[in-house]
Amino acid sequence: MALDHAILVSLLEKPGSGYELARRFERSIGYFWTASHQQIYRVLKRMEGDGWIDVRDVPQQGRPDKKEYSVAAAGRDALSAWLGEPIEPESVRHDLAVKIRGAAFDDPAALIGEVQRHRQAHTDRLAHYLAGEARDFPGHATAGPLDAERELQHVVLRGGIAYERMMIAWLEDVLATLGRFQAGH
Amino acid sequence: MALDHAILVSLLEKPGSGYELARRFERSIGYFWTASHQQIYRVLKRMEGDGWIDVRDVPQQGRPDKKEYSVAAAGRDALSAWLGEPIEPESVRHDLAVKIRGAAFDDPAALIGEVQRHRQAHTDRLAHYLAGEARDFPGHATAGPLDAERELQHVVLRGGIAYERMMIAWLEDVLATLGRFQAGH
DNA sequence: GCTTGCTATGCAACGAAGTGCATAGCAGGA
DNA sequence: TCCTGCTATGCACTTCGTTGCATAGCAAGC
Repeated sequence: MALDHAILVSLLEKPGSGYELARRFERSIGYFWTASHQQIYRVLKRMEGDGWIDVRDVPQQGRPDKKEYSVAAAGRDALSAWLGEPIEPESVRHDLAVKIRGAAFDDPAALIGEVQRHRQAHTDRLAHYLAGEARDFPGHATAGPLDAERELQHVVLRGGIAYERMMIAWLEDVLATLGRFQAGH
Repeated sequence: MALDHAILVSLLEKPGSGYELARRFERSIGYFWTASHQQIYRVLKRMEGDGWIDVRDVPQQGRPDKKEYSVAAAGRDALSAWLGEPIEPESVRHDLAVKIRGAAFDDPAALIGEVQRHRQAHTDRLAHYLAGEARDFPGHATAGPLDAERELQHVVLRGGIAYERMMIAWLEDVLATLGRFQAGH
């Protein structure tokens, strides 16, 4: 159950409301951890009850009021404890790989369109990452003091970039393989 | 809900019992889709009830009897229908990325051991994949007719290999980044 | 005035998935 | 003989995630 911890990290990076967290989970954090707003509100409520986070009512003009959450001492401790625990298996779920192996028992060429869509999605996401990197991490070798938050965000982003590049290359490989089964061969 | 379809694909590749499927989910298939034996038995029971798969009691000597499942016509149709549906988001869950960003608010260097463990696990898995490739797909350019099942299994395996290589390279990057925060700097 | 759309929060129900536990046959060794 | 360990199957409980729905404030346009 790392959604708790993903939310804690996000709130440490910047306090915010459930709604704002939901937006973040569509963007930056969402690229390595997904969550719906219903899930987020539920977890926020539980963590508030457990004293992991504090709430502050923030009146706004021109829009409904919001509840701004920030991490309490107990929440920091919980995060710290979790960071110390080993995590293991990285349970993987690649629907597309199941489909590709399944296509052997159907029409392999029928998957081409689907794979192309995925390649496009990964190409788009890569472009998005690279734009974010250029915007948030310009001037690669900064002379200033080490900023852990920034450096660690950057290395995670580089992981996302490496992942997308790998996927695009692999999907090209898949397309070439599927192409060999097209009508006429 | 692709566990159904992952099981169907596995049973099409080779009929087997729940226990055998559970073993496969620890090996080949398990590298892109994980499932416990409890899950597998539950889904088998449901699919049997829906007429997607057939059962055959197989007495064995020296060990308990088993139920061998194979895919029925309705199961093939269900798989075929699923193959035709677009799938989308590939919801990602990278615990380690959460930990890395969280480490900014704790001791970044404390994560080094954990990241090394992960690097080792990915290195082992890569070696396992490469051994499997050498065993099951020797003589890369076979002159024979196109074997869809074999070719598609191979391209999925190549995806696994690419993934592990990418992860190992990224984890090296992470270690280098974490190292800059060690005591003394 | 009405509708659309964004911000903002939440409940209820269901299905998927994970954890723990139970049973049973049989082999092999202490 | 008892214990360990592998094959083989399964139930019960709980947690997590998804889907559908509901409410409410306010702005902007028709």
